Amino acid sequence: MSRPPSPRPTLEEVARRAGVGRGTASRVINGGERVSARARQAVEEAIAELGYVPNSAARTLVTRRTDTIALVIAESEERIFGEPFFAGVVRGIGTALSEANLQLVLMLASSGQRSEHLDSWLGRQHVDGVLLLSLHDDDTLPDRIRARGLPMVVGGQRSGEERFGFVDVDNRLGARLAVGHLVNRGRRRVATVTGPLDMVAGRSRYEGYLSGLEDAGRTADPGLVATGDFSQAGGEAAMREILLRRPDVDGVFCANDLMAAGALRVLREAGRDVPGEVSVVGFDDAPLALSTEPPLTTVHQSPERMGREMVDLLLATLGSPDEPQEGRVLPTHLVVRGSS
Amino acid sequence: MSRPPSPRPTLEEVARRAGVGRGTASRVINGGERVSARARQAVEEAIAELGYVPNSAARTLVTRRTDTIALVIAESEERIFGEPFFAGVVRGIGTALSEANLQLVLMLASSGQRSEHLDSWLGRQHVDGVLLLSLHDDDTLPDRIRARGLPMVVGGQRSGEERFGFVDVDNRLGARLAVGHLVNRGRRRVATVTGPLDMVAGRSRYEGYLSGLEDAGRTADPGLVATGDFSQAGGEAAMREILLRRPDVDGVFCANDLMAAGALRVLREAGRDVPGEVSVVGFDDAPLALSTEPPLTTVHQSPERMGREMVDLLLATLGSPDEPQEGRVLPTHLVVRGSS
DNA sequence: GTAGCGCGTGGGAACGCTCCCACTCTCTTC
DNA sequence: GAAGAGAGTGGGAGCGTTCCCACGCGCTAC
Repeated sequence: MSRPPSPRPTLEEVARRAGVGRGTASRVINGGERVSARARQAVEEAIAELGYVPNSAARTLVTRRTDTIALVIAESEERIFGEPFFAGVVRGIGTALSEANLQLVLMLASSGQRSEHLDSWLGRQHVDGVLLLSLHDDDTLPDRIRARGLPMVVGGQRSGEERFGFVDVDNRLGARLAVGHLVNRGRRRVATVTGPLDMVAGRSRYEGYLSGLEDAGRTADPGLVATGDFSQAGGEAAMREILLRRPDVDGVFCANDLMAAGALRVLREAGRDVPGEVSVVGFDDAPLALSTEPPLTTVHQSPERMGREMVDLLLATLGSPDEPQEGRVLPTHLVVRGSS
Repeated sequence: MSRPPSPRPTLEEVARRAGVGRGTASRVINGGERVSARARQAVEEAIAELGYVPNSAARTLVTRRTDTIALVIAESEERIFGEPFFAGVVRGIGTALSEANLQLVLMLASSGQRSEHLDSWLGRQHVDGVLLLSLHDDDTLPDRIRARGLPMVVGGQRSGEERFGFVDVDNRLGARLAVGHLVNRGRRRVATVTGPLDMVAGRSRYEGYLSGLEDAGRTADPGLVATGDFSQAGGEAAMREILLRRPDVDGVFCANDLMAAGALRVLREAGRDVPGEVSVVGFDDAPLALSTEPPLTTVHQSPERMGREMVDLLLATLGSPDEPQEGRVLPTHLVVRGSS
């Protein structure tokens, strides 16, 4: 029941039991080149009998690798666990890392209080690299990680000065496509419910909205712009505001699907027919977009793919640390459904 | 730019620069008992100048501690990132661990494919203990972790045979209170929308429903029971089913708030007045309960508290590994709002 | 003046692994 | 039959810590 009878077996004991040297046992465990079939079998049996598990601290001490990658999400628990977006990214990352035989650890950098902890933990070479999912502008975390000399890839944020490797979705183009679609549907007064403008996703989708209008030779009307916070309640409030200011609105581009769902609800309550009188377009192509009434026309993006690309880029960085950091921008496309 | 100029400084170098021995430098870093003020200052300066960071692999190798705790969540990414419940638990755990100067790493045990990976990673003494959030019955993960000899606390699941330490909410009593409340309100035909019955939370809330009826001297009517999956859509479907089978239903206990929100929606569509004709009670007291129409009467539980208790129990286990494992059951209470 | 105490200190040993070099043996080649 | 190549092997060195023991020093107590 207690410890004494079974102090974890060491490689030395495995070797002794198998009747070989430590070196040979080690070779069997790692890849197993240049080992006779006989020795290999003896070692494998000894491992099984003793229930041997390599001590990774000892291994890391000499190899300087940990075979572990951290995913740091710099958001509040509430947002992390409220956004299906993260689920997709995490799944993509998890799959890709597991194919590369790397272990994922997820760290939340929510409260400021814990951030020094996180910092120093990352600094102690617990991980070989960091994937960062940060959507706010003012965050100094990327620079702090960088300063530790850890390979890193940032997701969901295009680094202006290309300081880091990054993977991002083409938010601008996506939004522009959405607005173009509304214009093509003959909508004259196209409003937008934006996301928070201190997040890259919020800002660049708004910029896309502006350039979409520009494409059509129009200029933005401030009365048709309301700021939301990516939540359904925020979308409802913003939609109400727009209806109040410009009751003649006939098209709405919402910066995500959740806000679009809120907008649909408010429009219905206000007695507007969608898509008869007003067209609504969202962004994300979240599962939710299929269950709204009517189903939501939206800009498709793939969080899962984003996760995979982040891993891919990080692995490339690990392979050749001195290459300059690349950036990847993933495509988006419009999915037309009943709301437009 | 590249590595050569700054290979991480070691403790040895810090000591040399401070003009002290390795032992003294080590003492300064850990707690710092029995060190003269002069030596301490010299060491601290050297650390700052060199930017020294202790190598945790080397430290772990000798201390056999990692100061890291894993939280394993055995659910699909979709559920994890869809349930606000997890957000609360993670926040509670995060806060409590950070107070104890321990680092949290989160691991998702979603797809079966990755589970061996997870297993062996945990076995390699990367962490000192494991917190497990598992809501399914058939999971062998607890036993596998146990077999590795890792201290562990399970949350959200009462281990029948008390094999593991656990922390759980008193689901049964909570549900019983809810049903008692409906009975007291004069409801004669009290239905329930259950959660999945292969999850402890789903099953014990259903059992609580049954004993609530028993308290009132009634027996359950199978026509008044429908099974949901803890999602809003599932709640809607189950409610429709009940309305179809028993149009005279006048009270509904839903096993969580999300399903209750779905039930409310269906009842409204069916033209039933809540709480005039039908009373509805949920479970969780999630933020959502405040924003339904009418606001939801519900059984309050605190995921954050559950997280904190899990940590507390794990720390106790780490302190005295040979004590038998305790279990803790957290209280719940009813919050009466407009829906009943 | 000597014995004793305890604080502050330095450095050897050990943690469990991988890397690498040196060694043996077998087989080929001229 | 001698020389060379190469496969398979054993074990020393070293990774960067912490732990612990032994040592020196300045006190106090007799």
